Amino acid sequence: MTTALLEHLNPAQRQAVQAIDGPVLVLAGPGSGKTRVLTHRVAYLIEQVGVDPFNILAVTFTNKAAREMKERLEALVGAGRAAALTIGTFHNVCVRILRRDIVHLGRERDFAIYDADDQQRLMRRVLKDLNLDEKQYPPRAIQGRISSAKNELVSPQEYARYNRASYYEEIVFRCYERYQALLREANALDFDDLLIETVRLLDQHPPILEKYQDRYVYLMVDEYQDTNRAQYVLVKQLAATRRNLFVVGDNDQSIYAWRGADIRNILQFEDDYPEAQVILLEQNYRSTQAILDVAQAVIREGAQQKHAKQLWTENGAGVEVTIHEGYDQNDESGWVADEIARLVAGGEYHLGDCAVMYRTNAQSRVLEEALMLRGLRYQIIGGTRFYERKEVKDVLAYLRLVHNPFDSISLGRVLNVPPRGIGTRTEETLNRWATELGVPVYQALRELATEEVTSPFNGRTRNALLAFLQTVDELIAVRRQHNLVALIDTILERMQFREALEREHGPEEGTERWDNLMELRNVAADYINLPLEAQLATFMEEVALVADIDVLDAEKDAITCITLHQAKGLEYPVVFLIGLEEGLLPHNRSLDEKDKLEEERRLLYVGATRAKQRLYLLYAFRRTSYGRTNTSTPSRFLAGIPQELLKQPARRQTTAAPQSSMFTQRSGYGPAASSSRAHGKTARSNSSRKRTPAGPTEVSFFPGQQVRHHLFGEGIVISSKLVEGDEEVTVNFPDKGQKCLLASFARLEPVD
DNA sequence: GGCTCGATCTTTTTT
DNA sequence: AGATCGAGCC
Repeated sequence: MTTALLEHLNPAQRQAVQAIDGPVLVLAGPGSGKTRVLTHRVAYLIEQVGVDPFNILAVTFTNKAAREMKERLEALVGAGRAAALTIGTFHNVCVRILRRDIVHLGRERDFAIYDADDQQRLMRRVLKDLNLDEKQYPPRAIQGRISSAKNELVSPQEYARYNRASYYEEIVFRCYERYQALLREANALDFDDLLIETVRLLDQHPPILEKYQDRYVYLMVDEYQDTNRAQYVLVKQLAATRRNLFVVGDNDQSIYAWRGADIRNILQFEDDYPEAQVILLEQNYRSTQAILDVAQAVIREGAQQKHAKQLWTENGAGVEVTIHEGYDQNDESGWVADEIARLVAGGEYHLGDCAVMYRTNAQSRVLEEALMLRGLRYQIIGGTRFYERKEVKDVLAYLRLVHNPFDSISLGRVLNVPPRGIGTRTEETLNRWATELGVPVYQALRELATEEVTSPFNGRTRNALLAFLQTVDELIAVRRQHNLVALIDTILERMQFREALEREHGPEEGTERWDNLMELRNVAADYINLPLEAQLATFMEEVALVADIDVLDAEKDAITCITLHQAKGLEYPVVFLIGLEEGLLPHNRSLDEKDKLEEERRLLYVGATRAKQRLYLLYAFRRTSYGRTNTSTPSRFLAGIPQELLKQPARRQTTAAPQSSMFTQRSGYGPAASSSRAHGKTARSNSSRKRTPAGPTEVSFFPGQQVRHHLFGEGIVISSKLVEGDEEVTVNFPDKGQKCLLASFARLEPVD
């Protein structure tokens, strides 16, 4: 077993797996088997060194990574021993510690976790309390400042001490203080609090710190380059006595500085732990040489950094990386869709082998249209995530309120959902009144019910509020006796959610939103076997900490559409990177700072290194954003790639194609007019794409024919022609206008 | 208190 | 271009 553990590892990986004592820094290039090293090291610790899995802690950044690691370890050491390991995200691990020991900070253990949306609402409330104008002090901006301060472990008091410079900062300080006070009053922690409260707990209570130091004898941290100050300190605290700290990371893949990640944490690891072993993993098992060459060209063009790795592979040269200019974003996405269709038609790839990556979520929309038009299955990761849909959050807010009625933010959220005649005016008055009384809103409602206080409400409003209070109390009673699903059903029924959704959004969208609630109900059903008291809390905790990427379905045979950030850690046989233009990648907001610019470069590097066999780089000649159309310039990062590494495909004829002069007048990549590197040499010279047309040999649709499309309805065929093993049908739909469809994907049906 | 219309802003990236 | 937000009206 032990030899088997080491058998399939290269010397560097083996060295890492066998580095047991003391601090170890593993710098792992993309595709170099770092997950393999992590899992095998854990297995090695258990099997060979005889470490109790109970004493091992492994921290990742996403639940998905944690889950995968756990699954692999179940296979390696058996489910029983794997279950004793602590594997989770930073936030996860912190929640576990806090649930156990937060009482030592004078707080209750059943705290709620506030997400970005809740934070926003809370900040609004803060501004109202402090009589500040949202226009002048945007809640998001203030909240951002506070979040950064928290990530740096700066308390409100310290913030005030170090930021006396401007009036604005004085305001931020006051908001910060109030914000924390309100969180506390609601018995809630926001995402940042989960980390910093844990640090504070361990800092202020040495016996507790000792307890965890004794337990977690072996520490491992994945994606170490993404740790922020708070996470760094937490790791340091836990590892202080044993110093068995094993971190894995890649400074070339650091893309989260904007979220507070500090690249110095990894670069200065050897300063923090002078006795550290440093191991470089440079052999890449994922990509072809062609792909690696392009990726390396992109990253090495940037400033040379410490521990520059030189990636190599035995995978062979592979297919050349393709670069393509679309006319506009529609043409760009259309080209991608067509190319995927061709690859799949060729039989070499499945839809599930393909991924399209982009800088901003907004880009997914056009892409989605192009894929839908051709009937290609896809899954979009991110954007509006399930747990952020309004109706879902509304029901979750009810659940949170039932769990903890003092959660004023959740209360405010559902006070008039569905509409029950309690408007913004009343809500404001209620909030102000509660603030005056110095109690949570729920408590204020209670006071209102006693009839012993003078309240600012007239009879009608008062009745509406009391009816709401009664509803909440009833739900709390239901929760004590019935399981989670029954509780949700009661909420939905009692509030007439379905009817309200249909009234507000119409029958079609209303049903769609209702289905989302049914999906939430399905998820909740997984929790009803837990003890009654634990169901709600466990459910909400897990719901609060899910990320988009956690729901990615790798098994599904569908094209994956995903942001570059979320794509980190994934791999696909075929990868398309779209929107490689100035202003998009690098993004406009990153242009003014060198560090930000370099982070954008790394983003492209991360994207490129996701590809195993085929990589496509795309940009558009013109692009519409904010409702404005502008010509765009290819990304400066493309300029560093030697032309001979890239292939320009022959232009495919599409009905929407504009005059070709638009393409030929372009003068090379990069922001300025660097005319030295024209498309010239490779452009148009590459028509050598060999295809074995498995498609139709004659057209099956005719002009004038009536057809039906599953999305566009009925239409009239304008023309049809054979194109590259497929039939391209142009159809005019009365509602949607003229569309050019591929017969093999569009599922067109003749109508007689 | 709720509705309609126009103005305004949006797009970084997320645990 | 589309969504959200606010002012003004019912």
